[in-house]
Amino acid sequence: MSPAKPAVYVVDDDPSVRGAMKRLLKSVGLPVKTFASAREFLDQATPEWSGCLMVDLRMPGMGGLDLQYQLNARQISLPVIFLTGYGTVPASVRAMKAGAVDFLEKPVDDQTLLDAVHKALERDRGAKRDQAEMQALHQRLAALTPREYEVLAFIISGRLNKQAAAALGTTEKTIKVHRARIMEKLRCASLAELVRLAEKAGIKTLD
Amino acid sequence: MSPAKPAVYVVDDDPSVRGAMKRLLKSVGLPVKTFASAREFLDQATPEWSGCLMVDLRMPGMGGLDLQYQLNARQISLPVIFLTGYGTVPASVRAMKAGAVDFLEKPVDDQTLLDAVHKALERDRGAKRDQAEMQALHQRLAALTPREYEVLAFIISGRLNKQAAAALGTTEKTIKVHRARIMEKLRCASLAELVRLAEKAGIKTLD
DNA sequence: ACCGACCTAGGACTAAAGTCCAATTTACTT
DNA sequence: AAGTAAATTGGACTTTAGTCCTAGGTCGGT
Repeated sequence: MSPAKPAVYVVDDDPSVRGAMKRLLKSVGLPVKTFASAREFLDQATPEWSGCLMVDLRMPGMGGLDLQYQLNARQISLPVIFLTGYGTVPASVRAMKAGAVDFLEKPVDDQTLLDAVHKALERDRGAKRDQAEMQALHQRLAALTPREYEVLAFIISGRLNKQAAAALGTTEKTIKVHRARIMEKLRCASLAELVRLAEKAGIKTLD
Repeated sequence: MSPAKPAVYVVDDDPSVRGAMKRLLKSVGLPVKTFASAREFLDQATPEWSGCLMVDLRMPGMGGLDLQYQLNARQISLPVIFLTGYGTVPASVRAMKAGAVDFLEKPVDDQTLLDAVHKALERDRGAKRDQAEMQALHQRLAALTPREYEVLAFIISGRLNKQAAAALGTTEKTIKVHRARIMEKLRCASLAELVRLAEKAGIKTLD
């Protein structure tokens, strides 16, 4: 369940680059894993991996931009840092538009690279935290019965119990029961909390 | 009060580029204003301007990136499209990191440029809409007295009137009065609405 | 000194929501 | 067929919140 320990995943077809990267990153205490191709990385990566990705733009077979695209398609959300010897403006623009953390040209200054890595790791921590929060939230919401979910929509829309009852063709008494169960299942101590929880989960209000 | 009509602001030191841009943009019905330098643009621009900015990266005096920086400092939030004849990867990365919509190299394809402009205008519409919403919201909040603002914090934290009363050293009765005034001033028909409004305004809950 | 805001507060209710209790009807699973 | 989760409802209250109306005290500005 808990994501793997954060690491820097280096994807480069040049063995000497992989070696140099590994040495540099390890020297500052960062776990590193290297891959000789995008294919090799994709075959092993899972959505549980955390950390960041450092990838060469131009490689035989699948290039860095294609890899970035494939990651999105597979729900693998690792911040990407591009590294390249022959970068072009259009390529860097495409990469940045696609959400890359940085786009560096070889030879790259050690400090510049480490700064980018730390920024990427920080971004991933934030993303993973948000992700975990959302998952916990939806897990709680999954405990609601269909009817309770309907009632929830009325509550967070500011409707009175009697209004919800009329709209759902039942009585105020029943709504109160559902309401109490909702508060209990979602562990909300107040309506204010409930509204914020629903807001975070993106539950739509009525009308 | 209402922002000026959206236009495309072209900043380029080359008169022929300004002319060409003006012709192209006008041909698709877009209002255009041209400037020969970043300085000239900054001297005239106000936060009310809406639309987008198309700026040459390299110009005598202040360059495009500096202009982008100055805009932020002056609360002028126009989406920026960079145009350049001699773009470098680091420059494009810096521009994109700073939030540029696109970074295009001359000679640029008409359609590519128009696509970027439309995207920028769309982004600006969204930003201006959000901005207006936030302003209206803070305007309403400004109607609250200091005491009402304190009470509001308790309400959106899910506290009972009696709890707020105890904490503020007053009576439940008084809290009810404040509460009613808050709902009226903020034009909220329900607690759910109030919580969402406060959330949007970024009002902190207690503890 | 007077005005207008702001904060205060009591009386007297009405209405809405929450809390115990217990109970019935379905729909679906084992 | 028995068991279970879900949805339903009633009774009997207690708590909270909201609604009128009225009204005292404080303060800063004219």
